[in-house]
Amino acid sequence: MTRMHKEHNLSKNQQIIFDLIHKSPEPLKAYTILFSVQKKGINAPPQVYRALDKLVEIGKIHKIESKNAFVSCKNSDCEISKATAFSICESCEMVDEISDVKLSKYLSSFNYKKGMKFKRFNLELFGLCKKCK
Amino acid sequence: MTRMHKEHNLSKNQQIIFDLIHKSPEPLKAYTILFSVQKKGINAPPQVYRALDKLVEIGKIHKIESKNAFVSCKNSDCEISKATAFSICESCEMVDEISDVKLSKYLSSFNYKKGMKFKRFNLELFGLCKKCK
DNA sequence: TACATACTGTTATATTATAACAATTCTAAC
DNA sequence: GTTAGAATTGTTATAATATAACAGTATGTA
Repeated sequence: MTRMHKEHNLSKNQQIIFDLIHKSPEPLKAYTILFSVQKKGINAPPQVYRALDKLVEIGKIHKIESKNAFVSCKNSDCEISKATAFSICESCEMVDEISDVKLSKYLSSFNYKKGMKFKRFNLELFGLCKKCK
Repeated sequence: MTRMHKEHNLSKNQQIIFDLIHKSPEPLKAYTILFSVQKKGINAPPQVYRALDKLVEIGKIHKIESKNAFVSCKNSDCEISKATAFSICESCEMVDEISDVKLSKYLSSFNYKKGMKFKRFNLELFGLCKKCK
């Protein structure tokens, strides 16, 4: 009877965890998420990691590798999840996804020594944001 | 006589761990390193992580964030350790540091919404290497 | 010498992530 | 509707990655 949520095709746990990440102003870590959703019946790490894995796979969220944290994709059901770029403030830890078509095209078409063709990239740019400058 | 860069004389543990990473054809993980150097008297994680932190700081090695592993810098005492790019094979896990002046300049001068000036970036490009294609 | 700084050694613990297995629910074909 | 495969869930245990805290040792330099 439990219908999938209408908004997206997410399962119950996936929806709970996506909602949490989506409304967070900052990247969330797996165990922060776990702690937050225990009142909703998600009790163990594998439940969180499985949902995170799936959400990353379908492009609803991205992992910020340098932080081991997750942000929701801001590019409408991310069609470019294989080409991600983030702006990261070294002071306040704010993370912002960069949607720059030129940048994306430049990197997607980047050929290294003609020896390798790239299918995917992740770029993390660090600096100080407006507020922290 | 003014020197561009301070020559860093590595300490004993730093040298042991750098040598190991430097001669490795592939990225090494912290605990792989730990097990390898136990015969040389390095017994505990903090000793490894401290050396790794320092080597990263001075640009002798880089961390591959998507792998939690370390490679030695191939750009002679890395002058561009704040501007790193890596080519990563998704099949054989081979990692190669990319030294591309145009790419480096392009990304270093990249301005996002004019709101943030970047001091550092890390780019990881994924695909299949020659051998694995 | 004396002082500051960096490095080392050590124990314990925190944080991040996965293995393994059983049960349930969803979906699509019949 | 039945049913079988796939996906998801719940659970316990453990692996893998990383740091805190503190005491001692070496090294540079004034």
